[in-house]
Amino acid sequence: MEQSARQFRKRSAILDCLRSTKSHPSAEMVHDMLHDEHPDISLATVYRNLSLFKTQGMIRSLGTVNGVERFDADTHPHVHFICTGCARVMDLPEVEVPQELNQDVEKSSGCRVEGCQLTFTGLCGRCQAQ
Amino acid sequence: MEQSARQFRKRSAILDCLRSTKSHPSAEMVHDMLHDEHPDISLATVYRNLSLFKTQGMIRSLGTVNGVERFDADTHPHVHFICTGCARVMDLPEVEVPQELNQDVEKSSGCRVEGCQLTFTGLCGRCQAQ
DNA sequence: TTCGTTGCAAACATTTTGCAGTTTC
DNA sequence: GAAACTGCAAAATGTTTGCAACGAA
Repeated sequence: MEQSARQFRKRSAILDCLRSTKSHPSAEMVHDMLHDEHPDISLATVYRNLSLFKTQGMIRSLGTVNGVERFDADTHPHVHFICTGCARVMDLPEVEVPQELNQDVEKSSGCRVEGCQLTFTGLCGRCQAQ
Repeated sequence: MEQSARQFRKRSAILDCLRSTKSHPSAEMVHDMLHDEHPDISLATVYRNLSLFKTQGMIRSLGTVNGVERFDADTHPHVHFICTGCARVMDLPEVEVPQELNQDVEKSSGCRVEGCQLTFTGLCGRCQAQ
């Protein structure tokens, strides 16, 4: 619908932005990326919608890098690499998430597992070169 | 030396506190825990020393839980469980960290791996009961 | 008119920093 | 005296919220 498309214009733009990037952006990075198409979008709107998407399970938080929260529209379990030099966050699609561990955890701890995050840190290729 | 012991009285207390707990505390939690023995310790000192320990590699940051950073004096690789209900952070000593993945990551991505973190989230036994 | 979305500014929470005072060497 | 550590208060940072305005149903 055109009307509803208009009503959710900015909300959709935020989700689209997140879905079309591999940079695992922060709220501010999303805000910057949207600036050309939506010069009047406010940072509060970005925060509000990211928060909404998160509670709806449409996006995931990867935790904070240097004090700022980073998001990922890819909610499938996958592994990340965070560069301590440039704060880039990258997917590591080649590395398997050991899914069978979930049951081990539930058995040995009595906790109900709802999510799992495997993250490597270090220096990316670019930063090693320097 | 007694002198140096006195000079680093509070610094040592902070590290001891972190080493003697399994609660993976935040700065404020450390501050609270130290209150009985050191009623005059300031939160800024806790922050400053935690930050120092972190750069020295004596402690690890586990990232933020509900917006506050949590620390661990156990720097050996091990797995954590974070309860989304009560924000408790627990060790999962029974679960193996797949150490051999480090080389896979370096080979496939060209990144130099310096750390690895495997964290499960969900509801702990206590919170499930409710 | 009612509801949902937004921008703006203010509020908020956590963390960091400047500075002066103290202790140690 | 120089250097290191601390408390306090202020500042800085990232995030959330109240409110009025607007648009859609």
